[in-house]
This record gives sequence, C-alpha cells and structure tokens, in this order.
Amino acid sequence: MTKAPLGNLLFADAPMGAPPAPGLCPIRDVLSLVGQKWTLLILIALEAEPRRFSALQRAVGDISKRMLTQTLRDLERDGMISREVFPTKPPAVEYALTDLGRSALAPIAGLKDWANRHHGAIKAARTAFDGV
Amino acid sequence: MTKAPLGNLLFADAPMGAPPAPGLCPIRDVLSLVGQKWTLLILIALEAEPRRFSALQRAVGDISKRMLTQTLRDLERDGMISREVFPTKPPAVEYALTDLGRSALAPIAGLKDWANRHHGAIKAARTAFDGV
DNA sequence: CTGTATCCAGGGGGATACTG
DNA sequence: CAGTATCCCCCTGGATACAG
Repeated sequence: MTKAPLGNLLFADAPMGAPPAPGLCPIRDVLSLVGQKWTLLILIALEAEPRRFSALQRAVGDISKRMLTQTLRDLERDGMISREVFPTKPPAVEYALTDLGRSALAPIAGLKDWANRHHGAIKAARTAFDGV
Repeated sequence: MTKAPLGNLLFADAPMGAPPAPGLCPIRDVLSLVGQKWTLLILIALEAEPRRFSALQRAVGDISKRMLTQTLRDLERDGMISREVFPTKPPAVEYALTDLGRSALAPIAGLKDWANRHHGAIKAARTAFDGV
C-alpha cells in the first residue's frame, strides 16, 4: 500500500502480463468483460431470446467464428451465458443468458442510455477538437 | 439492411482498421471509451478533484506517460475532460472533468455497483468452470 | 514538469482449411 | 452445424531517450 492508491484499489492486479490473480478487483473484471469488443454485442443479441451459434454470428454481423467461439467461452466461464447441446443429426448448440447475465443488462442499459443521450455532444466535441 | 442486423445497428462501423466513420453508432463510441483500459480509471481519478499530469500518473499507478498522454488526449477530444495550462516556471497542466465527463460517472457507477454485487458469483462461476 | 519520438515485443484477431 | 487448428499481420502499449 505504498503506491498506486487508485490503481490498486480499482484495477491493477498486475502490470499487465502477469498471472491475472483471479479476481483482485471487481471493476477490473467488469472492464475486461465490457472492453472485449464482442461481449456486449453478444449479451444484447441474447437479450430477447436464446440463439444458436450461427444465428449469433448472423446477428452480430461481422464477427469471425474464431472470435465468436472464444467470446462465448469466456462468457460461459464467467457464468453469464449457458450452453446447451442438442445431439440432433447435425448438432445444434443453443446459448442463453443466465440470471447473472441477465442482471448485467441493467447497467449495460444505463450505458446505452447515456450513449444515446450524449452521442451528439461527443460528436460535436470531436468536430470542434479536430477542427482547430 | 440485408445483413448484420444487430451488428450494424449497434456497433459495426467497419471491420476494425478502417476509418472510424466518426460516430455511426452511439454504443460503439461508448464501448471504445469504456474498453480503453485506462479511461475509466482516469475519469474516476478526476471525480473528486482536478489533477495535474503527474498526480494522475501517481493516482493510476501503473500507467506509462505515453498511455496517460494518449488517453487524456482522447478524453479531451471527446469532451469528457478539460485541459488547462499554467505558464508557470516549470509548466503545470491541470485536467478536470467537464459536465459531459461528470455525467458519465452515473452509468459508470452503475457498472461499479453491478461489479461489486456480482463479483463473487463471477469468481464462483470461473472456479466451477475451470474445476471441471 | 509535461510531454513527444522512436523502437520493439506480445498478443488480438482476421482468413482459411480441416474435423466430428 | 459447430467448432478447432494454423498462419500471420498489425496494433497496442511498455521502455527509453529527448525536447520545450
């Protein structure tokens, strides 16, 4: 506790490449989730109804199978989504939000609201900044 | 509207490396903010009071000058923080939240709350998943 | 003190081909 | 259909040195 007051309290579990030390800081965990470029998209895509692998890929639009698989694994590991395999002729796999995953949609909605309300201000700020 | 329903509606402005097309989607903008690994940390560090460059670096703890500068520029460009230069003997620069930046703290707090409430569940899910 | 410039390693992530 | 495996490019971001 000699240094890095804010950093250690909120995020820092290690400089960057060190063993994650599972969950030193809650915020750090959430950030690694939210910052993942595809996670929110997938959670939102699952909000209305469970979806299968290829349905998800279509819904998101421009995600590769590789990234979709990886992100789904991460979300499953974090308990945000469930994965059910149907041993049909061509195998089908359905993903759905867990209660935990669904509970995350609330704060995410808060973020979306803020984004929609202030998007114009941000764009204006950028234009002004760049236009100097 | 032929494909990528969710993706285009929420995020996709380009595969990844293409010109950002300023602000196609609000959520995408917010994500690029939140996902930036240092932005939230800096906003939170500025919540209580304006701070100078080196004070911010100390507060965050493990951020390099390079990344601190870059993140501050991005936040300034987005109108989230202000930058005031004092032409003193050794120059001093003070950063502060703008109204826009301050308004972002609310949804961020929602995220923090969710994180604190469900951190245990996430850790448990991970342990269970890994322990298989 | 507050940056900017350069160098460079590591990893994120796309494309493609293959498997069960 | 639902992945896995491989290749590989490029960007992120740390370290260091330099400038105003």
